[in-house]
Amino acid sequence: MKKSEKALQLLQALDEIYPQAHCALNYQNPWQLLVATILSAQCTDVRVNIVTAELFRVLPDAKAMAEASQEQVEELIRTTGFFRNKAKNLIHCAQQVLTLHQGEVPADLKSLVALSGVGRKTANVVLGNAFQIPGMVVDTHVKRLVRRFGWTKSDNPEQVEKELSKLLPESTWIQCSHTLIAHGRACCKAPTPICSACPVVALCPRKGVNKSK
DNA sequence: ATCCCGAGGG
DNA sequence: CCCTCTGGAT
Repeated sequence: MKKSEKALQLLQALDEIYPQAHCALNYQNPWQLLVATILSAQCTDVRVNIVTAELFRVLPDAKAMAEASQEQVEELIRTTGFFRNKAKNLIHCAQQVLTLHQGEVPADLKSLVALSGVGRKTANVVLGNAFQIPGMVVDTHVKRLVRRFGWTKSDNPEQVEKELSKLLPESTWIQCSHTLIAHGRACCKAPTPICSACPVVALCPRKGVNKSK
């Protein structure tokens, strides 16, 4: 069987085990998803949703965010961590969306990555979930799992994204990230995967490398 | 202690 | 390539 066929077989098995995998961030429009995704760095989605409930009430759109003070935004997002950097990026990002894109979040990778605080991971989350434009989201979970699966040997997120995009059909990209992340959280953890309870151990090249429980 | 759906700067 | 930024959860 070809490498891409094997990968697809494993992915389809995971899709059946995690059919409910989806973007767990709360948002009502592309701008709010962009904000929530920026806040999600090194923070759980549950915590982001707690913070954005109040944040979106006080500062509902890019215009309000662009006019807010650094101190106000810091206070609203403090518990998500990295709050100084995130506040600075959010305000600058909002100003860029207003001046460069007439207040609308752009729907292409190049424009998104040019925004303050937005890297390829965040850009692909917004493209896939707000605009239904396929993009491979390579975060820490996705990178760890696909390396364990032997789908790539690269440690560079952008290189991993490139190789995955070649290996998997475009139609799988959006859901695939959610599925891999769900499995990464539930089972294929860093640094010790729970191989004895893994539903796809038979399809994994490591075949249960972690023998402890 | 270690991890959480990273990005920017040196 | 490395470092820094940060609080919360377990």
